[in-house]
Amino acid sequence: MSVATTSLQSDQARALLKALADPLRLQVIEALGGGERCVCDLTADLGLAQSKLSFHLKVLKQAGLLADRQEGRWIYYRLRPEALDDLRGWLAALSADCRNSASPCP
Amino acid sequence: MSVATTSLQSDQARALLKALADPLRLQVIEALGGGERCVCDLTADLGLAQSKLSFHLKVLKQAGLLADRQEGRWIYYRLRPEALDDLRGWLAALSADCRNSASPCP
DNA sequence: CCAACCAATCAACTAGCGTTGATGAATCAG
DNA sequence: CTGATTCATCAACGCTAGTTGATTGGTTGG
Repeated sequence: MSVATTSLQSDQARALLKALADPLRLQVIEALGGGERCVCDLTADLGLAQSKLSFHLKVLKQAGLLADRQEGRWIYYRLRPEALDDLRGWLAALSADCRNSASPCP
Repeated sequence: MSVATTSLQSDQARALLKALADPLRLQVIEALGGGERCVCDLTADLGLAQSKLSFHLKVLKQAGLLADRQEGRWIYYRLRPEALDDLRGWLAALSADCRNSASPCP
């Protein structure tokens, strides 16, 4: 099973795409691509206002792309690879059957 | 060559994601998932105003997700599976190295 | 406790994106 | 040529999403 066999619903795919379709959020995603990070590190590395980063982390988390964990006063965020894999499966299903020719209009 | 071995640049991935992150455009993409269609068919099937559909087709085309072809006064649009495959490759690269634990903050 | 720190939340503001209706360009039929 | 059809483009509008700065909540150290 390992590989994503069940494709996402359109709505779920759309939620993931919408969450990813922002330059700052992509920076966050790529920063977390290397592993788990705490918020204070992310603000420093990306040079963002704290409230701004917090807003985008919330969006990404609600979309299911991130998971977080608290340790003392620090909060660590990490990527959820399952979400990315689900989206990949959805894209794969799309590109499967698009080679058909059109039924002529006239 | 055929399969996407080289991952996308962030900007290119972002352009694709942004183009996909709209409910109407996703409907268009999914309608074209079954094969090539002409604009008049799409407007009818999706129940959209003509200018609205035209706007979104333009966005999708500029992002590289669609290709079009003219035949008489009809214009047929089709999905470009390469674009979807590129995006899949980019997602795959992301989920590869995100299992690292954080470097503790304090 | 109290002060310092980290992060989330809130309200007010702004700007970009999509929508709408009308106009324009191109093709074809008669 | 003329009128009809198909699609693209345009300007004006409205709304949602992101930004900003301040405040609140929660945790730790002194």
